[in-house]
Amino acid sequence: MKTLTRRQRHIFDFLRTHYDRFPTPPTLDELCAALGMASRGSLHKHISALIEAGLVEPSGGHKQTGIRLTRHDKAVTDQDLPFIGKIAAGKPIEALENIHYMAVPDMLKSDKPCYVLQVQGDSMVEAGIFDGDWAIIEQRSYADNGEIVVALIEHYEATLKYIEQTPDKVLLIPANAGFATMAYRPEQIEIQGVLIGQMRSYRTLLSK
Amino acid sequence: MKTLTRRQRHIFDFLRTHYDRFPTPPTLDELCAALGMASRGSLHKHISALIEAGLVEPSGGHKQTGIRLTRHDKAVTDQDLPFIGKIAAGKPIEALENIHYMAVPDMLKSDKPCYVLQVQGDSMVEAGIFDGDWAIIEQRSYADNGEIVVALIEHYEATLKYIEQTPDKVLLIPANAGFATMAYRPEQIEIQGVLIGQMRSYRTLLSK
DNA sequence: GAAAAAGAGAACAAAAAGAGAACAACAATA
DNA sequence: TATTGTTGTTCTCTTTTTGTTCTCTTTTTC
Repeated sequence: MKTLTRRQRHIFDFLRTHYDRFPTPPTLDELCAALGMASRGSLHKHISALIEAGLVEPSGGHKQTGIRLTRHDKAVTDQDLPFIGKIAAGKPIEALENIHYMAVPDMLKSDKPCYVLQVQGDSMVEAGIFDGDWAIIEQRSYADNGEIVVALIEHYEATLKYIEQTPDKVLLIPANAGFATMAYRPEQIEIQGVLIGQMRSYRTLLSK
Repeated sequence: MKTLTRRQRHIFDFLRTHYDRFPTPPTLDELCAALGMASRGSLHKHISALIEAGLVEPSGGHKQTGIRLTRHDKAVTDQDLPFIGKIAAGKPIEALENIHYMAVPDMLKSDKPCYVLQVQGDSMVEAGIFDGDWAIIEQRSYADNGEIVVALIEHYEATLKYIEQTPDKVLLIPANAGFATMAYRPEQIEIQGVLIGQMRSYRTLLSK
């Protein structure tokens, strides 16, 4: 693939942030204004390069209006939640380079900020959370005992476990007989969110 | 579905806020005034597009006056899947009076027609499918061995089970040591769909 | 200083949006 | 009953917006 110029890369980044903020794809004129350009034609040259690079949807003739990215990594509605990355016990959360958004039913969300992680590992299988499942997390720094939380241990490794808290210690409890419960002092643990929903695709299970 | 133009989207949003604030649906003239338009005909062109998109109720002839939105429990985008009813082993599928639609991420769907059922019972817990979970079903009359299917037994009771088929018999296999595998003749079993996705809300789990 | 990249501005075609007239179905009214 | 006004619908025509393609100039880069 032909490498992008700096300006093209810049415009692509700009497009991505635009999608996170606005529901409709921008027109060339709007992009010109936003980028401080005076000529639609010049902008279009860059867009053409992005189309050739496969980053922007080609709009066959005048069939569709607005500059839209090829990836579906934009929030189409405010119903969508950001897919942040993967969580595996014992490692930091592996953040994605390109956050994309996925439609999530209302009943799996809350009115607080939420995001989606993909679970790696088997430590919660007995709670019905399998390797490869998606977890919908409500962003929250506290939790009730018995909830399943995203916990950050020693400011480094992240894990998804049941939590039990007492004044002097915090238990992180797996749902798998093969894994051990771990005990920490409260200051070692930082709660990053609470599990409020879970999803699984059986087609991706088969393809593994 | 044809995508809305920006203006159509704007008018739809306007309608929605109007719908929330006023008891009576607006007429074309009222909408014209509110939107600062001078021509009823032009507005009507946009309304027609919204009707075609299924967002606005078609007002058959002149029978009823006012532009009214379709009920909110209809599919707003093509992302949404119909929530049909509940499935519990040993009973027919309990159909809902009012089908409503829910947003489902692309990765949990297929390009074939799909719908959503809510699972009742514990016969599949070892497959990570719990009481109250939602199942995304691809409508299909055949299945591969090892897939989880919605099977109709003797044209009456429906159930969600692993399937194993041989020329002379069909096995429906639960994922719970407390339940027994059941064997049928092929003509007793009708496959209604195949499980391709699963979802769970932990908030509804707690509220039970 | 030459080549590449970026930009300005004009011109064009198609889509989208709008204006306005005409008409039929209906409701209210005299 | 006849009339009048409102409302949804359809139509043609004009204007605006928008993507695209040019040519030419300016800026950046090596």
